[in-house]
Amino acid sequence: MKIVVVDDEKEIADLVELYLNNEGYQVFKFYNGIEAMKCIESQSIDLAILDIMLPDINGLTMCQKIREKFQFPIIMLTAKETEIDKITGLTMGADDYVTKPFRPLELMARVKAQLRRYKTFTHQKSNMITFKALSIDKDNHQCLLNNQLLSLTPTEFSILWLLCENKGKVITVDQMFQELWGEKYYTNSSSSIMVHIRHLREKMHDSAENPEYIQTVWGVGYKIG
Amino acid sequence: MKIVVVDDEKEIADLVELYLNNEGYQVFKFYNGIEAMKCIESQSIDLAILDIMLPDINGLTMCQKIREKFQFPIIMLTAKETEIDKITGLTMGADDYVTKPFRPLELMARVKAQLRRYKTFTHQKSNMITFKALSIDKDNHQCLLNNQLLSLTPTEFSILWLLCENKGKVITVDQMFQELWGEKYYTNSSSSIMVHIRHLREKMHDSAENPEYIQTVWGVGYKIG
DNA sequence: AATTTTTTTATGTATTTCTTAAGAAAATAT
DNA sequence: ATATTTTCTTAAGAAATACATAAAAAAATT
Repeated sequence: MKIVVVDDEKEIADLVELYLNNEGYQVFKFYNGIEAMKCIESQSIDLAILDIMLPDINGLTMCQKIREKFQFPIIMLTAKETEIDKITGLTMGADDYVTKPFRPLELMARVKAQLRRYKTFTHQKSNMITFKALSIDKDNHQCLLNNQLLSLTPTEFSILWLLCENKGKVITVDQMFQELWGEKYYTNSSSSIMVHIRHLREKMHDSAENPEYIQTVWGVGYKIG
Repeated sequence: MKIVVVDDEKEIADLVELYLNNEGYQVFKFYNGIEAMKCIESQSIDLAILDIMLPDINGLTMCQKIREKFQFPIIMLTAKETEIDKITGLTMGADDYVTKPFRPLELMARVKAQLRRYKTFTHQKSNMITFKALSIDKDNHQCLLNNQLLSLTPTEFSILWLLCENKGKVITVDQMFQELWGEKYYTNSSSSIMVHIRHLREKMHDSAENPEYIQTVWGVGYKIG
């Protein structure tokens, strides 16, 4: 995650950089606006923290300029704390507005909240999904239930992932075939899926009549959540 | 835009409602969490403003529960203003955290900022229809009446959806066959549909003589609304 | 070759859908 | 207004369909 920090007060910029680095973010730090804009144009930035009072350009103008081209979240970090300042800031395209003096950890929480939302929508789909006591990690192909490892076969894992990815929505058997086998193997009978579902429920100690996780939607398909 | 407001302090909830209405939003106001959750489940909400200290459930728990199923922005509005409170709030899935006492216009600006971001990323194809106390969601194949789950068979669901989709218009029996079975099974007698209608009315506690929902248009078909 | 995974097949059960038929309500005809 | 026809409502049972489960066969991995 690449984050741009712009503040003419060196100490503030440095402090923010320190905290962001601690969280594992890649920080691009600037004490003026022009340089920062160049960076934003060239790098693919994920978030910006802007001061309003900059030596060269106004932070709000900068905010507007960014919005003409980019959609990543912008947090205004500034000493201007009157209500009207906040309102104009937020109206100009900023996503959050934090006033100085500020609590670094709160700022970090706000950064994370903004990035989380940004990620969930930019279809940089998360590779981790949790629901109740279930958590699935697609990267290392792991599935935990009540913090205990569930050993799933590839197909079982894929089905569970598909269901969780579409939390709440019903997935038909046809959709499962499309997603898991492609259109090629369209001959397969639906009973195959049913068996996989049964195995999943078995391993998850879930029942068909009173399901905690995978519930059947009669005549339609299966859903979770 | 539908916004849920939950606060056990009546004055605050009313104040927020007033401002939101001024901005043209449709407000669902609650003084406790349970009722609010029911509303969130049945309506397709676009944003929620939550207090933390609620009489029945904790606002943070509520936040988590919402996040299990929904992605709309959540703003915490609360008197708990220590840094750790803000951080946990934002970590739990909230998108913004405003402390009391608050400036109403600033809150409005934050609401707008959140909705702006939400809208730019979500391509809302609403698969949800509401009519009176009835709400049908095609995605999760759920139908709620007075916030209570109606368990419908696939055909019943399809018929009800078809009627709601064409709210106000009469649907003939032939049209129903076309939509539900395709032209193939055109031999079926219309009595089949009539029976489904009866079952629907039964489950919806609706009567034929004085219908609240599905009304018969003599010699033509059925309609809703 | 042995093991694991996936699919098929078969069976019992539950649910849904359709048919049938009788009675009520509405429209039309007498 | 009364009788007749048409259409709708209601009920109950038969037929069809979908699901859960189990066990065995086929395929893929190891």
